[in-house]
Amino acid sequence: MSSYAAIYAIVRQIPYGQVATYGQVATLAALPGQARLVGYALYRVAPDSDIPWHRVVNAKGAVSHSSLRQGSDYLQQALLDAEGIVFSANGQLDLRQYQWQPDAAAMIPDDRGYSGEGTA
DNA sequence: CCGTTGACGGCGA
DNA sequence: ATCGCCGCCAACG
Repeated sequence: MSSYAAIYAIVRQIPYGQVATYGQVATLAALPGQARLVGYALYRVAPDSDIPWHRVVNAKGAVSHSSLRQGSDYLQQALLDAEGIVFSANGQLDLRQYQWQPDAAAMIPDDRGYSGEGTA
């Protein structure tokens, strides 16, 4: 079982309308601290893959753009927007609101109390 | 086989 | 709070 297989398995589990950070995926894939590998793995993912690669964003809650991808960041953001995820003016999204929370159902349904744009 | 790069993340200044 | 550097592992040349 390659490390990448574990990464893909995790990404495939990200539910519609939610996102996960590279570090989060790495941790869930039993690869704590290997966020870079997650990004590298997703880079190798084929467009026709069933892996929702667009649901993975960086720790800042923004879509990482690369010269290599050249605009795929725009596509990613569009796909997320199509899932109901709204981006801020600076191109970031609220991780507090959209970040995937595995086992959230098993956790105590604590109120998110989110009201307002926070800081700017 | 060795050196460099890279869809990131955390810490220091 | 923002900018910059180092470190993790795998793939490419």
